[in-house]
Amino acid sequence: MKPTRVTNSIRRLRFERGEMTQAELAERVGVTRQTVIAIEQGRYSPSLEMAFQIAHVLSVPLEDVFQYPNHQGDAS
Amino acid sequence: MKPTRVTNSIRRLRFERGEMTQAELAERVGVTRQTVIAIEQGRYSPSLEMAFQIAHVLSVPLEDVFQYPNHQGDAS
DNA sequence: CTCAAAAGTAAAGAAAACCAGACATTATGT
DNA sequence: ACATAATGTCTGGTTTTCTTTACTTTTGAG
Repeated sequence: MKPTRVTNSIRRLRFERGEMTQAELAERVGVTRQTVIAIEQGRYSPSLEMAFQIAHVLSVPLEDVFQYPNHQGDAS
Repeated sequence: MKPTRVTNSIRRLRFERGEMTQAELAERVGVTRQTVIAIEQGRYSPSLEMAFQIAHVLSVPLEDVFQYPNHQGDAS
Protein backbone atom coordinates (compact mmCIF):
# COMPACT_ATOMS: atom_id res chain seq x y z
CA MET A 1 0.00 0.00 0.00
CA LYS A 2 0.85 3.67 -0.20
CA PRO A 3 2.78 5.40 2.56
CA THR A 4 -0.27 7.55 3.27
CA ARG A 5 -1.23 6.83 6.82
CA VAL A 6 -4.63 7.31 8.34
CA THR A 7 -4.72 9.47 11.45
CA ASN A 8 -7.04 8.93 14.40
CA SER A 9 -8.52 10.56 17.48
CA ILE A 10 -8.72 7.51 19.68
CA ARG A 11 -6.75 8.97 22.57
CA ARG A 12 -8.92 12.06 22.77
CA LEU A 13 -12.15 10.10 22.43
CA ARG A 14 -11.08 7.62 25.09
CA PHE A 15 -10.98 10.39 27.68
CA GLU A 16 -14.02 12.25 26.44
CA ARG A 17 -15.97 9.02 26.73
CA GLY A 18 -15.51 8.29 30.42
CA GLU A 19 -11.79 7.75 30.95
CA MET A 20 -11.62 4.45 29.15
CA THR A 21 -8.20 2.81 29.42
CA GLN A 22 -6.38 1.17 26.53
CA ALA A 23 -6.84 -2.20 28.18
CA GLU A 24 -10.58 -1.74 28.47
CA LEU A 25 -10.93 -0.52 24.90
CA ALA A 26 -8.89 -3.48 23.71
CA GLU A 27 -11.04 -5.92 25.65
CA ARG A 28 -14.28 -4.40 24.44
CA VAL A 29 -13.10 -4.35 20.86
CA GLY A 30 -11.78 -7.87 21.10
CA VAL A 31 -8.10 -7.29 20.38
CA THR A 32 -4.95 -7.15 22.48
CA ARG A 33 -3.73 -4.11 24.32
CA GLN A 34 -0.66 -3.57 22.16
CA THR A 35 -2.80 -3.57 19.06
CA VAL A 36 -4.71 -0.63 20.50
CA ILE A 37 -1.42 1.06 21.39
CA ALA A 38 -0.07 0.55 17.87
CA ILE A 39 -3.23 1.87 16.23
CA GLU A 40 -3.45 4.82 18.60
CA GLN A 41 0.16 5.74 17.82
CA GLY A 42 -0.44 5.39 14.11
CA ARG A 43 2.13 2.65 13.60
CA TYR A 44 -0.25 0.99 11.19
CA SER A 45 -3.83 1.45 10.08
CA PRO A 46 -6.25 -1.17 11.32
CA SER A 47 -8.52 -3.44 9.36
CA LEU A 48 -11.85 -1.95 8.37
CA GLU A 49 -13.60 -4.35 10.69
CA MET A 50 -11.55 -3.28 13.67
CA ALA A 51 -12.06 0.38 12.76
CA PHE A 52 -15.81 -0.11 12.81
CA GLN A 53 -15.64 -1.86 16.17
CA ILE A 54 -13.53 0.87 17.72
CA ALA A 55 -15.96 3.50 16.50
CA HIS A 56 -18.83 1.46 17.89
CA VAL A 57 -17.25 1.08 21.32
CA LEU A 58 -16.48 4.79 21.42
CA SER A 59 -20.03 5.38 20.16
CA VAL A 60 -19.08 7.80 17.40
CA PRO A 61 -19.18 7.44 13.60
CA LEU A 62 -16.12 5.90 12.00
CA GLU A 63 -15.06 9.09 10.28
CA ASP A 64 -15.01 10.78 13.66
CA VAL A 65 -12.33 8.38 14.85
CA PHE A 66 -10.25 8.01 11.68
CA GLN A 67 -9.28 10.78 9.29
CA TYR A 68 -7.97 10.26 5.81
CA PRO A 69 -5.86 13.08 4.35
CA ASN A 70 -5.31 13.28 0.55
CA HIS A 71 -8.48 15.16 -0.19
CA GLN A 72 -7.63 16.42 -3.62
CA GLY A 73 -9.78 15.68 -6.70
CA ASP A 74 -13.34 14.41 -6.86
CA ALA A 75 -14.87 12.30 -9.59
CA SER A 76 -18.24 13.93 -10.14
CA MET B 1 -10.36 -11.34 13.96
CA LYS B 2 -14.00 -12.08 14.53
CA PRO B 3 -16.10 -13.83 11.86
CA THR B 4 -18.18 -10.67 11.45
CA ARG B 5 -17.76 -9.58 7.88
CA VAL B 6 -18.28 -6.09 6.57
CA THR B 7 -20.60 -5.79 3.59
CA ASN B 8 -20.20 -3.31 0.76
CA SER B 9 -21.99 -1.65 -2.13
CA ILE B 10 -19.07 -1.37 -4.50
CA ARG B 11 -20.71 -3.15 -7.40
CA ARG B 12 -23.78 -0.94 -7.31
CA LEU B 13 -21.75 2.24 -6.90
CA ARG B 14 -19.44 1.31 -9.76
CA PHE B 15 -22.35 1.37 -12.18
CA GLU B 16 -24.10 4.37 -10.66
CA ARG B 17 -20.87 6.29 -11.02
CA GLY B 18 -20.31 6.01 -14.75
CA GLU B 19 -19.85 2.33 -15.51
CA MET B 20 -16.46 2.02 -13.91
CA THR B 21 -14.91 -1.39 -14.47
CA GLN B 22 -13.16 -3.40 -11.76
CA ALA B 23 -9.89 -2.93 -13.60
CA GLU B 24 -10.29 0.84 -13.66
CA LEU B 25 -11.28 1.01 -10.02
CA ALA B 26 -8.30 -1.16 -9.12
CA GLU B 27 -5.93 1.06 -11.06
CA ARG B 28 -7.32 4.26 -9.59
CA VAL B 29 -7.18 2.89 -6.06
CA GLY B 30 -3.71 1.50 -6.59
CA VAL B 31 -4.35 -2.20 -6.03
CA THR B 32 -4.66 -5.21 -8.31
CA ARG B 33 -7.80 -6.34 -10.03
CA GLN B 34 -8.21 -9.51 -8.01
CA THR B 35 -8.06 -7.51 -4.81
CA VAL B 36 -11.05 -5.48 -5.99
CA ILE B 37 -12.85 -8.68 -6.95
CA ALA B 38 -12.18 -10.23 -3.55
CA ILE B 39 -13.36 -7.13 -1.69
CA GLU B 40 -16.44 -6.75 -3.86
CA GLN B 41 -17.36 -10.39 -3.24
CA GLY B 42 -16.79 -10.00 0.48
CA ARG B 43 -14.05 -12.61 0.67
CA TYR B 44 -12.19 -10.37 3.07
CA SER B 45 -12.52 -6.83 4.35
CA PRO B 46 -9.95 -4.33 3.13
CA SER B 47 -7.58 -2.22 5.14
CA LEU B 48 -8.96 1.05 6.43
CA GLU B 49 -6.66 2.91 4.08
CA MET B 50 -7.91 1.06 1.04
CA ALA B 51 -11.51 1.52 2.19
CA PHE B 52 -10.97 5.28 2.31
CA GLN B 53 -9.41 5.27 -1.15
CA ILE B 54 -12.25 3.26 -2.65
CA ALA B 55 -14.78 5.66 -1.16
CA HIS B 56 -12.77 8.56 -2.50
CA VAL B 57 -12.60 7.17 -6.02
CA LEU B 58 -16.33 6.44 -5.97
CA SER B 59 -16.80 9.92 -4.46
CA VAL B 60 -19.07 8.85 -1.64
CA PRO B 61 -18.51 8.74 2.12
CA LEU B 62 -16.93 5.59 3.48
CA GLU B 63 -20.02 4.45 5.32
CA ASP B 64 -21.90 4.61 2.03
CA VAL B 65 -19.60 1.98 0.58
CA PHE B 66 -19.09 -0.27 3.59
CA GLN B 67 -21.72 -1.36 6.09
CA TYR B 68 -21.03 -2.89 9.47
CA PRO B 69 -23.72 -5.16 10.92
CA ASN B 70 -23.52 -6.19 14.61
CA HIS B 71 -25.57 -3.36 15.97
CA GLN B 72 -26.27 -4.82 19.39
CA GLY B 73 -25.10 -2.91 22.50
CA ASP B 74 -24.20 0.74 22.76
CA ALA B 75 -21.63 2.27 25.07
CA SER B 76 -23.44 5.32 26.41
C1' DC C 1 9.18 6.99 48.88
C1' DT C 2 6.27 2.84 47.79
C1' DC C 3 2.88 0.41 45.53
C1' DA C 4 -0.08 -0.35 41.71
C1' DA C 5 -2.27 0.82 37.49
C1' DA C 6 -1.65 2.59 32.98
C1' DA C 7 1.12 3.23 29.10
C1' DG C 8 5.00 2.04 26.22
C1' DT C 9 8.68 -1.08 23.90
C1' DA C 10 10.53 -5.15 21.64
C1' DA C 11 10.82 -9.59 19.24
C1' DA C 12 9.11 -13.99 17.28
C1' DG C 13 5.42 -16.09 15.13
C1' DA C 14 0.50 -16.65 13.28
C1' DA C 15 -3.02 -14.89 10.45
C1' DA C 16 -4.99 -12.04 7.10
C1' DA C 17 -4.46 -8.92 3.24
C1' DC C 18 -2.47 -8.19 -1.08
C1' DC C 19 0.29 -9.30 -5.37
C1' DA C 20 1.53 -11.83 -9.71
C1' DG C 21 0.43 -14.67 -13.54
C1' DA C 22 -2.05 -17.92 -15.98
C1' DC C 23 -6.38 -19.60 -17.31
C1' DA C 24 -11.82 -20.11 -17.41
C1' DT C 25 -16.29 -17.98 -17.85
C1' DT C 26 -19.79 -14.69 -19.18
C1' DA C 27 -21.43 -11.06 -21.76
C1' DT C 28 -21.64 -7.78 -25.88
C1' DG C 29 -21.02 -6.54 -30.43
C1' DT C 30 -19.93 -7.28 -35.49
C1' DA D 1 -19.56 -18.00 -35.30
C1' DC D 2 -15.81 -14.99 -33.95
C1' DA D 3 -13.47 -11.46 -31.40
C1' DT D 4 -12.97 -8.72 -27.44
C1' DA D 5 -13.80 -6.81 -22.95
C1' DA D 6 -15.19 -7.70 -18.32
C1' DT D 7 -15.48 -10.78 -14.64
C1' DG D 8 -14.16 -14.78 -12.01
C1' DT D 9 -10.94 -18.76 -10.29
C1' DC D 10 -6.70 -20.95 -8.83
C1' DT D 11 -2.02 -21.36 -6.96
C1' DG D 12 1.98 -19.61 -4.77
C1' DG D 13 4.33 -16.02 -2.82
C1' DT D 14 5.27 -11.32 -0.18
C1' DT D 15 3.81 -7.80 3.04
C1' DT D 16 1.16 -6.06 6.74
C1' DT D 17 -1.67 -6.68 10.63
C1' DC D 18 -2.26 -8.87 14.91
C1' DT D 19 -0.98 -11.98 18.86
C1' DT D 20 1.76 -13.65 22.68
C1' DT D 21 5.03 -12.99 26.14
C1' DA D 22 8.02 -10.42 28.77
C1' DC D 23 9.96 -6.38 30.28
C1' DT D 24 10.51 -1.04 31.15
C1' DT D 25 8.74 3.57 32.00
C1' DT D 26 5.40 6.82 33.41
C1' DT D 27 1.67 8.43 36.36
C1' DG D 28 -0.99 8.99 40.41
C1' DA D 29 -2.52 7.83 45.18
C1' DG D 30 -1.35 6.92 49.98
